[in-house]
Amino acid sequence: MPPIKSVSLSKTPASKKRPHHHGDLRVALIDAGVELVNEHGADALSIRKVAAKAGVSHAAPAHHFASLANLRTAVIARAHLQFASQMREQIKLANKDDPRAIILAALKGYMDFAFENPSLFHLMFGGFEKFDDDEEFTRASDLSYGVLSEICAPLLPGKAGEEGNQILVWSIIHGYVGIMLNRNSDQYEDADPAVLLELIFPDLPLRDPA
Amino acid sequence: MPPIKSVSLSKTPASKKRPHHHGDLRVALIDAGVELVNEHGADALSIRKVAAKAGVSHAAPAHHFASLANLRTAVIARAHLQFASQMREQIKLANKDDPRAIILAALKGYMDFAFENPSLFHLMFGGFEKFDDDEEFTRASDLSYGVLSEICAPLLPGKAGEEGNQILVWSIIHGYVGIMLNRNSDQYEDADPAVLLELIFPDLPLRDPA
DNA sequence: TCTGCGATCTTGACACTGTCAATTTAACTC
DNA sequence: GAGTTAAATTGACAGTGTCAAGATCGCAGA
Repeated sequence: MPPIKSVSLSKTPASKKRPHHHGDLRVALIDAGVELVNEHGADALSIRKVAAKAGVSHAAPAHHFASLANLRTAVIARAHLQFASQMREQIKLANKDDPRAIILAALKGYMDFAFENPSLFHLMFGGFEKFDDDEEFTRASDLSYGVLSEICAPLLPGKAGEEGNQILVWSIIHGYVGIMLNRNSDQYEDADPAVLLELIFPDLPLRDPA
Repeated sequence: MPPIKSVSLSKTPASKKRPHHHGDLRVALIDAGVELVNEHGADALSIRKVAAKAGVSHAAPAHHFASLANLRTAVIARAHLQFASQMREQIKLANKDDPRAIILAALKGYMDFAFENPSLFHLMFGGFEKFDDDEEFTRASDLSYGVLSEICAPLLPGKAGEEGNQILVWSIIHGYVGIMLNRNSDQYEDADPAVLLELIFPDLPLRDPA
């Protein structure tokens, strides 16, 4: 009995194409890439391995990613989605009327992501070649930096202006996490963004809620 | 006329060995590695390329570095030497009696190194596999962190203790530089550690010089 | 001086990588 | 249903890390 020829249901949104025998190779490859990085480190990301993991030939990815660097960029973009969403989840748990609690919540989401996905984190911020002109990447990373500017909005602009606050908050958490990840000690549990932030902003200088 | 047989001057410090026809292959390989990273990025570091650059066969490095990761570690160790020395040079230029100036000088050395050697910087802190048990690496990176604890020593221990101050200062500069390097914009010149530090420590809480 | 001998380097091979070209296959349009 | 295009395959190439075997140098002991 020959396989039912899928009958071209054509109920798929016209923009989507279902090529060959694979459902959505591009996202499958990115999925495989994220897994690879998480399990075996950033160096383990390879075109041939994601192809094998997705069950296609070694040259199949070429049609979706022009080069290994492009694949990296796509994986990083995906990571940014999870990164931003993890921060937003923590923010949801916080008291909406307490800007200080919101900042701390976001930083907790930041640290959780970094400590739970150190390899992905390194891939994102470890200096690999990225394509800033890539639309997908830009959109994804903008989500992350959007969280930052949002939580910093209630802060009173300091000597360095609004952007100064953002850089300051981002620097401190980014640098702290980088240090903690770099000493490959395993006691991440002492990491507490609240303590850290209290050191920077003994009392957070909030805007007048007018 | 046969080549003069080098006469075994034996004036070299007895601990040094001059094998085969190459003077000091190990350091030559590290030199080549630093060059490669500086010129073509962290990914360009390869055993065969450093071998070629040093004029030896592709398998020669194996006797000095058990694996590529070991070569990386050695290059990173070398980078730490330069890193620490660049900070110390700036410190020398500062007023010895002004702890605040000393901190700012060190941070200037930090930023100078990072912006002048972004690829090396990424290699050092970008999450590549390192061998912390490597004696050479430990000694070199201790030099860097030694500078940090030294410049932070005059600081009054805060809520998080002495180590808290070190982590705080290190985080802020580390994170800030990481951000600046990550946005591949080329205007690093607005980066000013003095402004940054002033944001963190409006007035540096120094110990009583008793 | 000669003879080992051990460290160092070379040659050759292997599996693996990214990337390209040519080919086959599937899916969609007319 | 035929033809066209996108997608995936096969095959090849240069380059990589790493291992095994052999060659070569420099030095210690006779």
